[in-house]
Amino acid sequence: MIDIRVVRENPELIQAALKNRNSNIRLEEFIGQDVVRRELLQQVEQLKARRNNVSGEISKMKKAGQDATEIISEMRVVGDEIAALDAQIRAVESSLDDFLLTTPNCPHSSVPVGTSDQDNLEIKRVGIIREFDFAPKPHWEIGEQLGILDFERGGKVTGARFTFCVGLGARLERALINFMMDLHSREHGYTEMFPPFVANADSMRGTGQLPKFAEDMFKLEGLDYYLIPTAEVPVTNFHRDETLAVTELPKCYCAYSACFRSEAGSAGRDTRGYFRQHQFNKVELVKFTTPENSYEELEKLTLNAEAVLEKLGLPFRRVLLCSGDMGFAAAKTYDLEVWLPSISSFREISSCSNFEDFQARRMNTRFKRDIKAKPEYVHTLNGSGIAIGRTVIAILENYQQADGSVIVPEALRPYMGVDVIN
RNA sequence: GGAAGGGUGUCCGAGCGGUUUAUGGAGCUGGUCUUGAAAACCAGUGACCCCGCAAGGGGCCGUGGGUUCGAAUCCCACCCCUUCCGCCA
Repeated sequence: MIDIRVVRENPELIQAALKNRNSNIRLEEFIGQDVVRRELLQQVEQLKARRNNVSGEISKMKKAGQDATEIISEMRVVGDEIAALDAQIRAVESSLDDFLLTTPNCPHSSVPVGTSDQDNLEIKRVGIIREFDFAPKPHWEIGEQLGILDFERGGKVTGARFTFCVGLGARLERALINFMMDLHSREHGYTEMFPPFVANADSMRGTGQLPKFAEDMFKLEGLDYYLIPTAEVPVTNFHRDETLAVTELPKCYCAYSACFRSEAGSAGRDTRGYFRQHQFNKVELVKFTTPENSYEELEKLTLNAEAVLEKLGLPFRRVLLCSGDMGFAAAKTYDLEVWLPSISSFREISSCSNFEDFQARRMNTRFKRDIKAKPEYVHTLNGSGIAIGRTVIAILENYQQADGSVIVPEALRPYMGVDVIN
């Protein structure tokens, strides 16, 4: 949620930022309603002050045995006026809320202005892209031939975009989860968490999935519960409606979860294979920091995600997303893209963002610099550390052999118990 | 799912329609006393949100509605916690 005060004081700044995000939201109406709200508030509060005073007098009169019927009937009228004004205020506030809850975050000044992924900025490349002396196969062929990915039965048992991992395929998922969780919790200093995979609407609103992106999620029938699209939701909302001490910041959490996305609107995209599923595994990194440290923490978090790819020997690049390609809640985002030999290009495998106080304001997550200080909003960050299913894809493709087998990356062998999948 | 009890300020805890602008403790801050500390005593201190340049005002007793001139207090719905029963990995 953007800051209503900033909108009030610097409307042209916000308007320009929104335009860079391809958002054509108009601020005039909003600003007009903001003025109306404050005018109504002053009126109603004056009446309430009067009611409070007179109520005291009524009480005294009754105690003194005097007749108060006249003054009470006078107050009945005031009460009606208050009720009417309160209703107007509620209406104005709900439309202001609608605006604030559906307005995206403002990009950080270091974010390049652009309209699509064409305008993203490559920051660096890491790793050596392997030369193949045979035509590398796409992961779905490798997976099916090895009997470790079963798309057909996934379709039978559930439906499109659901897949069975079998044998060493299942173990590979599990090994990657454990490998990444160990790396982040033991070496990178994150506190391990195992969150609920279902979250309520308040939480979804807190991190920004609601109200705008309801159609991207699976909702449980008859309940106010949603399957989480990422562990970001439960882990970030862990501190919803809390005031933290500055001494406990930064708070760094890592969590594995299954992730569920309806992928509405992506029909036809990546229908083949394991790349875009309705359910997938992911290890997520989440941080809560002070405003002055959040960008430094974003760099660290992104490096922590990169470490996974480096240790697995997977070539990748880091790109800085342009203003038009960023997610709704982010102020700045780095994507990590892993090399896929079958298509000779990089594909997204991690997304690391600083949300500044956008989520904190929605969630009411604050911190105090000392016991007497006024609470301030924290900054929140998160990043995939990293997506498990896409890592499986990258391993199958980058480590495939001419005979159809797949070498297990060395860092993963203790977790797999085998050197080769064949 | 059924039954009962309960959610009040940093904490404990009173209040069940009108000087409660939330009783009283504990805690915290300052002071008196003391070589120092403890104890005792005295004084101060109450989260947080909104409007306002300010003075000040409004709100806030789990959440949301309602009744009333007036609600922490009454009514309705919901959420959470505790105990018991049932079911269950």
